[in-house]
Amino acid sequence: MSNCNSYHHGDLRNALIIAAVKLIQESGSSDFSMSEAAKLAGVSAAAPYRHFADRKALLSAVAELYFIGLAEAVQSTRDAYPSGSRESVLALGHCYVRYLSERPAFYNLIWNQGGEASQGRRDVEQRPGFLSFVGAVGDWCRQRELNDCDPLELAVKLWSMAHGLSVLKMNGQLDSYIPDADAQALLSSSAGAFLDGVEATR
Amino acid sequence: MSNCNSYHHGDLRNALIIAAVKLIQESGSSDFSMSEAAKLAGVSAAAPYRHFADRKALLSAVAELYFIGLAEAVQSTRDAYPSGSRESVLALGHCYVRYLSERPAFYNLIWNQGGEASQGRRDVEQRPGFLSFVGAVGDWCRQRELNDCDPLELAVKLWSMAHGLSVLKMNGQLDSYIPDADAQALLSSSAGAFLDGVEATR
DNA sequence: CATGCATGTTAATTGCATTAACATTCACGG
DNA sequence: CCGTGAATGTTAATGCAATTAACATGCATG
Repeated sequence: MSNCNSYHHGDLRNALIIAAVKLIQESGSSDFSMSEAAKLAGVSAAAPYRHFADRKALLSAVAELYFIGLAEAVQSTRDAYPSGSRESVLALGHCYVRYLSERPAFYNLIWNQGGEASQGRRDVEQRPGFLSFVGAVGDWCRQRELNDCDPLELAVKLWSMAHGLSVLKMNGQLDSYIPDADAQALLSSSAGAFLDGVEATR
Repeated sequence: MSNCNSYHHGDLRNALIIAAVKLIQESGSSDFSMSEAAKLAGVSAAAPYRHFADRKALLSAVAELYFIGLAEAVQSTRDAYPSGSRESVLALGHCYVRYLSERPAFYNLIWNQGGEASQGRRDVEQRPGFLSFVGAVGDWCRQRELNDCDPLELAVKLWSMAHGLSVLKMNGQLDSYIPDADAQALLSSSAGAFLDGVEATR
């Protein structure tokens, strides 16, 4: 199949995705050009359009990859902590913050897909990770017999905290108020207090 | 001065900012072109460059405007609630969420300025609003004699919650897990539990 | 071997951003 | 009142990146 030196590339679609990821990692943002990606993959500027309807489609594909990576990171973090423990929940938050901070452009990617048809697809990609998180939160609730609290809602709230901190940190906004702010530490105490509050409402 | 029908515009700089805001409000995103803004302001495509170094500079100017509006909204919200009350703190969060939700492109604007020299300027614009919020949080702490907690840190955490919820809501991500999610309600219970937790640590 | 589909290529086309070179006013000093 | 320079507009490049059109190649299959 993958004839390395021929007219046809063999696996251009994936090569383009990989090129895109590389460009994104290097520049820290998702503003590479289609042409750059094509060049990096060793093809002409028009070739990508045989595999992606437009630039956005390529970005979507990259985003999918990131979502999958996130799901894996979440899963392995979940496996590493005792089910239902507070540590487990907090570690998942940290995992999320770390994942985003290491991929500053990931958030951009998601955002820029916001108002489109990718909506449906995104759900599918992201669910594995998020559902796993909901599961972990559910375990936490169950272990404390908090029967009247909805794990999904709790998970969304915790996710929002982690997300907000990540984004503001990546932006530099956090640091402009708390120099050298430690997003992870903030998340620990933030989510910690939140969980305390939830438990107290028992 | 503002000769309406002459070669010179009179106040192009502001006209461009207003045009940009209009375009942003209409499209819901900050991806208008310099040419569009110029056309809307009734000048040639090159004219804007007499007032803004480049597209980014215009976006910065718009962002400044939004930051000022936010500061005003925060201030008037703060004035409307009893100082130090929990309602006051929550209302400020709601105010933030509402402000962002009504300006979906605002967040983009901020984000896209992230890695630049605008850093310093941004602080100045945003501080009035945020510092006011810190003040409100400080009042809340004081009223409860929580002397060992840092209002600034608390404020950052609450801000992150509001920000995270806003962003995920605007993205449609919240709704993909909780159909028709009510960001304001989520913030109330989220921040509420958090404050409970903080108080409990007394 | 003939042929069609998938996949590449090169050569437009188009839409901006941005700059250069030129034009028009305005404000001000003489 | 006139000359002049600074500020601000204009039109005409330039250059880049997205996307499409028209053409080329090769693989796979009958």
